[in-house]
Amino acid sequence: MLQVSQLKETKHKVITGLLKKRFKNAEEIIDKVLDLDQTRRETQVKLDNVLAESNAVAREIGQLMQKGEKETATQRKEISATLKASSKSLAETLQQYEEELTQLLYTIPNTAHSDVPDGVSADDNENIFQHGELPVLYDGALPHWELIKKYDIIDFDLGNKITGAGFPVYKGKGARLQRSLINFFLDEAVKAGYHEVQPPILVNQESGIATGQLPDKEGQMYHIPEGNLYLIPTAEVPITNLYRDVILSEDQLPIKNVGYTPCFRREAGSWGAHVRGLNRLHQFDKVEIVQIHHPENSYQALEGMLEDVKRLLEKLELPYRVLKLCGGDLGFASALTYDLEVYSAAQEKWLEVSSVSNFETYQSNRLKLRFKGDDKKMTLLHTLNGSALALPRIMAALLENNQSKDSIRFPKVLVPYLGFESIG
RNA sequence: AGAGAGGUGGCCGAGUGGUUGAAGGCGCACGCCUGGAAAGUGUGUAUCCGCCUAAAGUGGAUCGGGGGUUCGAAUCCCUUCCUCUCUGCCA
Repeated sequence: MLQVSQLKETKHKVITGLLKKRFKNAEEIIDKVLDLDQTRRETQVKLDNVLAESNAVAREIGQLMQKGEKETATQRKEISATLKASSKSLAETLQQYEEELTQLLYTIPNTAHSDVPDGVSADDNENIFQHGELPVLYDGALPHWELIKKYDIIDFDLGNKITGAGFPVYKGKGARLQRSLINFFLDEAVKAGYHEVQPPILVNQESGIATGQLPDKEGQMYHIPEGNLYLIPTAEVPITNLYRDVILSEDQLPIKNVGYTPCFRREAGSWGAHVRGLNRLHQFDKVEIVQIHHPENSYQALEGMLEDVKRLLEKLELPYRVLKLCGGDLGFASALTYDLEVYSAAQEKWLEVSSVSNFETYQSNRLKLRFKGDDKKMTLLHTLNGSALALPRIMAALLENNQSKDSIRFPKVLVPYLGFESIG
């Protein structure tokens, strides 16, 4: 969430950024926050004064008791009782203000960076880069959901039987392809200087709150009542939460982590004809990169992450484009996001396979992720993350783009991982 | 899952109701000592919310989390989470 100090000191900049994000009533809500904060502080001062007096009396009583002046002590106790009643009520009021303030701050998204293009929807995203020729397929080329049946490599019916819709079973060379992609992505990330981690795929509520999935997006996660845990929608959640309540020293920066996990998304209400096959699943695999940076370096790092992801797509020989998301399409917690889309030739569609974002201090404020600089001051760090990459749509594009009438060939880089060059 | 023990500062570790935000040690920073270093020695060394602000200073909170008893709680009670040991179970 945003910091109150941020709202106070750079109010107009924040409002501009929020309006770009199509956040309504930005000024009104910020004023409300500032009012509430003012009231909160005044209450805090009153409470502190009462507590200070109360502490003084208690100390005095202690001394009197030791001297054996019990009667005076008893008199003092009466004062103390009054102070206590007063402090109790003030403490309750203060807590109410604090909760109200937090709730209000939860409703405010991150502000858009000044480079974010203006716009309302996905149609307004700025296409900033495109690479690779769009493949021309032979007549009668199949979409991936037909190819997987034809070669019997992914089975939706079986997944449907044992679990439900959106939980495919990968079989034979399909399973091997999945495993190969995971290993390829991890190896590439490690080569690029990332530190590999394998986090849990169930997280507690605190973690969900810290990275911003809770409370806003509760409905998108699977929840397990035993232990009150959530299945992660992305490895971003556990990997970023590794740094919850952490104070780093400057020489530990930057942090660059990579991890593979399955991801689980309920995707309530988003099912229909346009999400056939691998386009949208309840469970899918993803390799995620997470970086933590000094505020001054985070945008340079974002560009670096974008290059890391582009390199993967180029090695996979997939045509892709890079979009800079417009304000209206930007995620809740993000200040600037690049989406990478691959071209899926049989569907004749661009499919989002990665989203690379800078969250600035929006997450670190909830995480309490800070560093102590040379000036000994605590400063919030910037968190960034990106998919590198999400598997199902990559698979869809690989299958569709590389098909011929009786086989599917795979890019060179994958062959050592696959142990074969083609299917069929 | 059952029984027991325990959760104190960056770390170790004292502390069972009254200037204890917390002894002592280690570590770390700076200074002294030294030709230089080690040893020795001195000083400092948490976070959050406030007040005042140029700085200094200062009030409050925090001994896993939450609640309670009390004039006063790290210390007593309740509750919850976590860790360890034994038993059980299992990959």
